[in-house]
Parts: sequence; C-alpha cells; structure tokens
Amino acid sequence: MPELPEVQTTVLGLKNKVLNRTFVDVWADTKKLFKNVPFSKFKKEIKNKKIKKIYRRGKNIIFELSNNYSILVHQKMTGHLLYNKWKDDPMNSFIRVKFFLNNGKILALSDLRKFAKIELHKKDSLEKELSRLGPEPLEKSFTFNKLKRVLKKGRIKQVLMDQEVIAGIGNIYSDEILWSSKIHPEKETLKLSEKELKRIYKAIKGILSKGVELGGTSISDYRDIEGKKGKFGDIRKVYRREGEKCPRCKTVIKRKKLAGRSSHFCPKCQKL
DNA sequence: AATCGTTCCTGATAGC
DNA sequence: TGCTATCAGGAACGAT
Repeated sequence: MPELPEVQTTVLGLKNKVLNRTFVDVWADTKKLFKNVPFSKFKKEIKNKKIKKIYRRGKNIIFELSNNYSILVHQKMTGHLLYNKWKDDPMNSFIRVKFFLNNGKILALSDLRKFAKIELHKKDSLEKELSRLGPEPLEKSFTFNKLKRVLKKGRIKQVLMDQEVIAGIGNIYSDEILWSSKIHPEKETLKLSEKELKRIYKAIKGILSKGVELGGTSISDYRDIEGKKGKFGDIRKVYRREGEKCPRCKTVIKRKKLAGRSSHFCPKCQKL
C-alpha cells in the first residue's frame, strides 16, 4: 500500500514524464472514485489544462493545473498510477481511470480494490484538505523537538500512523520504524524515555529515506509508474514476516492485531 | 472531545 | 473439485 516512499517514487516518476503536459481527455469505468465533484464536471474542468506542478503531501499526489484547479489523488491501498507502456503484471491490470495526454500517452490508475480517490480542488479547498495533515517527516523542519511536540497520547503504533500527527507513515513503515528502534507497538507514547524517542526519531528519518531510495515496497500491489516493483520489501525486517526469525536476535516474529491493523514485531527486542 | 468500530472493494487463501 | 467464508487495509464516517 502506498505510503510516503511509494508516493514519493510515483511523484518523482510523474515529474519526469508528465510535468508540463496537457490533459486532452479522461476516461473512467469506476466513476465512484471521483469523490467531491461529478465525473462530468471533473472531465470538463481538466480538459485542455496544462500540468504546472506535481508534488506530494503525506500520501496525497497533487497535480496543479493552469486554471488554478488542482487534482488530488490518494492511492489508498491498492491504487497506483501508470504511464504509457507499463510492465505486464496482474497488479497493473485493474485500470479504472485513464488520462489522455497531449503527447499521445496515457496516465492510468490501476486499483484492484477501488478505494483510491480523485478530487478536484480550488486553492482554498485544497489548502483546507491538506492543512489537516501533520508535518512532513523527511523535511528539515521535522526536528527531534518537533516530533516531541506533535506526538500525542496513545499507543505508539497508532500515533505514528495518524496522518494528523505525522503525514505519510502507514502500516509497513511504522512496523519497520518500531522494530528498528526496539519499541513495542503498544507502548504508550507518554511513557517513552528521551532515549527511546531519539531512536524513534532516527528510525523515522532513516527508514523512510531508505524506502524512497529503494523505490518503495512492492510485496503486495504497489508499482512505480512504469509498473515496476520497489526494492524496500527485500530488506524489510518484520512487516509480513510472521513466523520468520528476527534478524537481530533470531526470535520468531509475532503478528498482533491492533485497532484493526496487523502489527509485526519481535517479542524479545520490542518488549512492553 | 476523543476513541472505537464499520464501511468501502475484490483477489487470494483457507476450510469444508 | 468447487464452493463459501475470511482476510488484507487508509481514511471517512457513524456510534459511543
């Protein structure tokens, strides 16, 4: 599922391929994905508009158009954008939306479970939408003190995944961050020592950067815009490794459901 | 006010 | 073999 590193990988690809192109038309078989305006209006407003800017905020992708509208795409769990000719792979075959560009190429959304959302925003409604998100963890302004200030009360795993606390962390990277910092996912944030917080801070920066560097994680559905897999999944330590051995201490990795989400951790390295 | 459970969706997998 | 039930999960939403 696309989290910060996956969305960043997609955005880098898009900047390379579709920046400054113009949308000629758009097709969709699943019009439900268009959440805040009817598909017909969406189509009318983006037709023949140039893509002036492409950027990421949290797990959202934003295309800024020449008519001061912006398109916001959230890939949710199984959505990913594909450009032109992409690698043949079952995961790339659930095409729900196609954007036709003025160079004759296609930008498509493949989304097995149809959870993705596409919205059309004017400046103020976009700002309002994005203002709910917490800070960007890879930005310089995300300092150790910033982390301490934004962390709210609760179990660390859920707090790390809360988009209003920090933007961009989901299930994969929160498990990896906690394993790396030797913290149990159910640990209460208020009970974290200064040392533990420092480890979490370093892990957030380190793991997310590594994720971006390796082009994200593709053990289930994520693919880059050419339809290719990211490589972070190869070096992950605990996520979806229940029953395997902890690379640090060889204890069998456990999985536990927390607030509807599975958490993977080493019961020896990550004690409560 | 904050926290919990439910919902959206469909392919893969387990169980009978 | 072939069917059905369960599971995966980001975030909005409704319920407590």
